[in-house]
Amino acid sequence: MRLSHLHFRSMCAVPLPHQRHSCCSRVHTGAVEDYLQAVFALTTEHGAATTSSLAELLGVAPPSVSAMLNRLAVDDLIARPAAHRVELTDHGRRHAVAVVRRHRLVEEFLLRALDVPWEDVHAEADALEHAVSARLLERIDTFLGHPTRDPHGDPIPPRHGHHDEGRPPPLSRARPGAQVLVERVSDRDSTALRHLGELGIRPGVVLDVVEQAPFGGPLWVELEGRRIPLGLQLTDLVFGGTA
Amino acid sequence: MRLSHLHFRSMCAVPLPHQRHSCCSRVHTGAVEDYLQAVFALTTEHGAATTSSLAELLGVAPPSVSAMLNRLAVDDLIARPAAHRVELTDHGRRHAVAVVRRHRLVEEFLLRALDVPWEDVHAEADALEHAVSARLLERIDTFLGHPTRDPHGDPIPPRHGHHDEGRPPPLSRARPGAQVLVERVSDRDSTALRHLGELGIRPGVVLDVVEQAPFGGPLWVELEGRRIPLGLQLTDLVFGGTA
DNA sequence: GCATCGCGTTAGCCTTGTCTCATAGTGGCA
DNA sequence: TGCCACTATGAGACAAGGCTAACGCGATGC
Repeated sequence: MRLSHLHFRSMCAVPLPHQRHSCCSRVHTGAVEDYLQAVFALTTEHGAATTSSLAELLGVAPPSVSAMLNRLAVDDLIARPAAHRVELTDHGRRHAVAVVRRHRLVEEFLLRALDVPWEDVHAEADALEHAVSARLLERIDTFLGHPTRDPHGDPIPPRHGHHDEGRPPPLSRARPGAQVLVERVSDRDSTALRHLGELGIRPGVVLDVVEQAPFGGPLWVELEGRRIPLGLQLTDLVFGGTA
Repeated sequence: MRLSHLHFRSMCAVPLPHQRHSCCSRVHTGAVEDYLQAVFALTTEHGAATTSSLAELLGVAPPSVSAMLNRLAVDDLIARPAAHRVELTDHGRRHAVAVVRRHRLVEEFLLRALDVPWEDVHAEADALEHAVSARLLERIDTFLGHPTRDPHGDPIPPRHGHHDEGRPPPLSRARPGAQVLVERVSDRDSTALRHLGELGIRPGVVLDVVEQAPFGGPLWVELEGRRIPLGLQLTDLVFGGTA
């Protein structure tokens, strides 16, 4: 077989990321997508992202964030309306939401199709999300029946149109006597997630808040007859409204 | 929610490739895996790989290949037993076979789980294969029931133990009168693959070789009563033994 | 009013992986 | 024997994405 008979460009093991959008001159690498996702997460959670919070979230040094933010600003993906403040532009938000959609659909797919444990889907999706083509993503979406929530209860942005990331308050804000419908559980800490899963605390369950122990003590909740003490590190990861 | 409560290292969108093996000091990036896979393919197909054949196959310039081969040689992944000759060491072959296993399992998964068209699975798998963890790969393998062939008929290396890549001769070598059981179809050219798929020429079918037209003309084969002319660019991509 | 501390940035460097351009070896053929 | 074509590599550059060390600067405390 002569090699020259083949269309090598079409087969070569391409190191380039997928071309996602025609609107951007520069191709978005995995790192760029990670930064956009992180800015999106921090701005929706805290109203704003900062260099240091991005560095901590992404596990890189602050100067690396500075350098990347400069590049993202040149590409009109982020804006810096004030010192110590990073925001997505409309353009950047569109790209970030697309990455979030990919991440959450992949998470849901891993759980439903391959039975990957609840606490592991996030890490696997973090690696896979940059390698999933638009074509493949729509197959996944169709396979799953166009889900609206990922395994942690996070809303999956629609392919087109507005996405509302709105999140109910954390369980740590709940007062004794309240009934809380768990809507979302943060996927950031896999060991905490595993623990919550073992306790049965997942999106959709209803918790009775029984008692807040004083001096930073646990929040006691009741679930299916069991009384469970939850420390602040857990109640900060669970979000829900009154049932 | 205070960020410092979380285990950031466990959640950060890791740009590093998965740590595959403890045996290597250097982590294998996607590019390294692509080169190993390419050397494996060329050595099994032609007995040896060369700088230029690797460059053509991978779609990069020859000096890029030279540089990478030096690095691979330092890591004892390849050997250069003679000029114009690149071979995998035992160590390099183990790694290459692991990459091939990942690629082919992902291909089979995409076809079976998501119904990705035959001619597209290769390109999608090329992007995904570097992002699939060992843990996820074994889930995929289990889900598929430990398949031994990918959608193109290529053998899937076992997790442990010997892998034999042996390939039957191409259809271009077949003589009129022969009955050929199609075993494998090269996945390199997606348009040719699509065409072959539309003709019904897939692993498992039996072709009657009718006539070889002279002067580089087509090979006429018969499949399910249809007489089909196949040019050299197609008959070089189909492999099988006498039925 | 001044020292300090936290935050962000600049400066300078490294690795990976690519490129182009120029050079060197090597084998075939007139 | 000499030339040509092919193959491989060296040299140098660049972009991406990291790092550390050092500096500037604003808020805060004394």
